Amino acid sequence: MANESPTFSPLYRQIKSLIVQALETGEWRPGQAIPSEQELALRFQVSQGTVRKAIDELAAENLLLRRQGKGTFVASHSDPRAFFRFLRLIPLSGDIVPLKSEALDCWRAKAGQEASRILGIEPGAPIIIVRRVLKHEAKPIVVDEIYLPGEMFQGLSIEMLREWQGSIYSLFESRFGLRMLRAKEKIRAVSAERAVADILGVAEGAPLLSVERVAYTYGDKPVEWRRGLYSTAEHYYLNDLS
Amino acid sequence: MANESPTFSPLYRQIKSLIVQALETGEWRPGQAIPSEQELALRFQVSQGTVRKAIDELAAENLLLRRQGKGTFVASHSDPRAFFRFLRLIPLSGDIVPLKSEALDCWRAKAGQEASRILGIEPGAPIIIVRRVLKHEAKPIVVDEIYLPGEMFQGLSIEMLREWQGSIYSLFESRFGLRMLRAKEKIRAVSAERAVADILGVAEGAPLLSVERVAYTYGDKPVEWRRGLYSTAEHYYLNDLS
DNA sequence: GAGTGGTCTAGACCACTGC
DNA sequence: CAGTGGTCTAGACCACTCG
Repeated sequence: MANESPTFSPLYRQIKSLIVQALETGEWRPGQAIPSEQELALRFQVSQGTVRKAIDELAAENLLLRRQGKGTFVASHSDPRAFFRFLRLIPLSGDIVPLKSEALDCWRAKAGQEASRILGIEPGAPIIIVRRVLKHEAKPIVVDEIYLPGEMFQGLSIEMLREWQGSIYSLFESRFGLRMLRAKEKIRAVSAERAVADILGVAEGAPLLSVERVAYTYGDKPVEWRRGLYSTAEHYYLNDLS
Repeated sequence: MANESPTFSPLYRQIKSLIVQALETGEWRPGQAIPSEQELALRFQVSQGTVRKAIDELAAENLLLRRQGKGTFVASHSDPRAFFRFLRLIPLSGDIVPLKSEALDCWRAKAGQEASRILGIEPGAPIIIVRRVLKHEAKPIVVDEIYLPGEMFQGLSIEMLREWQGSIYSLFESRFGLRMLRAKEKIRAVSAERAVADILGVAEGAPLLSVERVAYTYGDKPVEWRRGLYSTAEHYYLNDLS
């Protein structure tokens, strides 16, 4: 199994790529079990330990989920455990309840300079914009605008958003086969403009958290750009540094 | 090597504890190499693979640092790589330069309700409070107040803070043998009060990022509580979600 | 070349799940 | 009980670093 290339890539990483490839093509679907380590070892003609190491990394990256005695599963945004992975807004009171989403609007547009740069599409290419409010017990906490490449989200409508029970990423996963794997957020403090202040029920000029997110799917391909404004009067954004 | 206890703990985790113990007691110092995997395997009477798995986890937790061909090293806050692990404030312009710290004040006090709860010390126990400004090219960006258990930081003075070149955590590590391993941050948006606004050079009432941090050392023991106010006019707080 | 961590293998056995 | 992931071992060999 020698590998004389200057950019040495160990076997288990090659196996890892093959597994990711199978995930990407949908050979194994979110929530389902993938073949056992033994089966994969046979299929790829390597030892179980090598498959194991590949799966270990994928589990660490939250692409797969291991459950002893049961098997290894494709991670899914439908899983309740995924709820707080991407929205880390916690009430000061401490009781953790998922925020309720309400779609305000959903329309088509053409990508401007910024959107095209961030989403990696042509300027002028079709995009979809969604405006939402997230509520905590009937109280609006977040307003956001989500920019999506139109080509990947054909058929997305405000009705679909309104009917959907669950997180928006689980909708993307189920209806469009798009899995959000990781994201970067840029956080700043801003003053509430009039329109936003009215929606959130705060004074004009009140301080808000501005959270700008780019989310990526397989191959670090950006597929979502959003900007949220969070009222942090009764909530905080939690971040673990380690 | 049977282990019939109801709370099963694999061998490699026991080895991991032994290594952490050695780190905690200072047997191996920050920046130094620990013994090779072979030596540790001999010392603990287990196979190299078991030591390896223990070290793998400690490296993933940033307690150790592996360098192929050289050895395994105790992570240190003096290492430039650690600079951006705990302060993730990036200029909008993009060029990453460490902020310059200026100590404004440093005084002794007694722990109030909140400080004693958070730091896990008796109410009324001695604490040390440090006030600082962090600057980016002579421009103040952050003001913060740091609360420390007095008992662990005896001898800390404003002169010491002013003389120190490097991050405050590297000072804690070098002078007080206290290593910050992980932290939790609660982030909110607030309005600048007069005093703070003057220091940061922003208008009174301007939106600021409020970042409240609790930092932990070995055994998840809290040893620092701080609150920072960040001016995000020309910087943003970066967070990676994965 | 000697020493370090990194990979890969093969096999044995353990802990957990569900039938 | 069979099947899954999880642990542990022993040994071979590879890639990297440094003297």
